[in-house]
Amino acid sequence: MGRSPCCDENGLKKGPWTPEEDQRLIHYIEQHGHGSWRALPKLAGLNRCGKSCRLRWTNYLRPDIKRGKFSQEEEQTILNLHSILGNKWSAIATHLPGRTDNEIKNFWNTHLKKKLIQMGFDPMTHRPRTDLFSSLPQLIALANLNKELMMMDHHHHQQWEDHAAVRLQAEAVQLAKLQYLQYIFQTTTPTNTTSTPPLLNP
DNA sequence: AACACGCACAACCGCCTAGTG
DNA sequence: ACACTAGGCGGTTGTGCGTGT
Repeated sequence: MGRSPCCDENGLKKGPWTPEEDQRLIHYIEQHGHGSWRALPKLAGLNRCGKSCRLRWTNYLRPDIKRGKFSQEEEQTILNLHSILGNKWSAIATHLPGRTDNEIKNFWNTHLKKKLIQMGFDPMTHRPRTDLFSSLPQLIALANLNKELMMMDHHHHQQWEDHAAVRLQAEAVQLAKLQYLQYIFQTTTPTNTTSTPPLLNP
């Protein structure tokens, strides 16, 4: 329960990393591996706390990190997984090779969250808004999610053993179906031309 | 050209949890 | 069983950059 004392130590550098610090960290880890993060800064000659080193390495310096814009597929995956897992960024990141939880979290907060709000989603609960038109894109997304998860079951079956997640998924799909049917029956004149739901797959 | 504003993202903070003695 | 620690995670903040006025 105790707080890691490394962050409380005074005299350790904070803020942006310099190229020289990056080089030191990369060089050390390439030579020795990271081992104990707490011990690493001293061994590598860095005036940083271990936590800072770990973060810098895992979020930025790691050689297998994929940088650049998120693809449509990645965006779709994030949306779908978030609707099931919520803000479990590290869990979501395991499905996106080369992407870090921090990167996904940032992408969500700066892009996807706004996008969902615009489309009539509540980004936190993934519940549709009360008015049906604004919720339609979400219903379609949920139906989509069902499709995607069915595919995932083939490829990543072992990753979906969490029964709660599976149950949530089933419930979400049920809800989507019910509400979508409700929409179909209640609507006579489809007038919502403001936006084409980007989540709609062919 | 100068300033204000908003956005994107790197980095930090503090809490939680698994592991160990 | 308990105390303690390191590492991991999610939320939040700070900063640099681009764009609009």
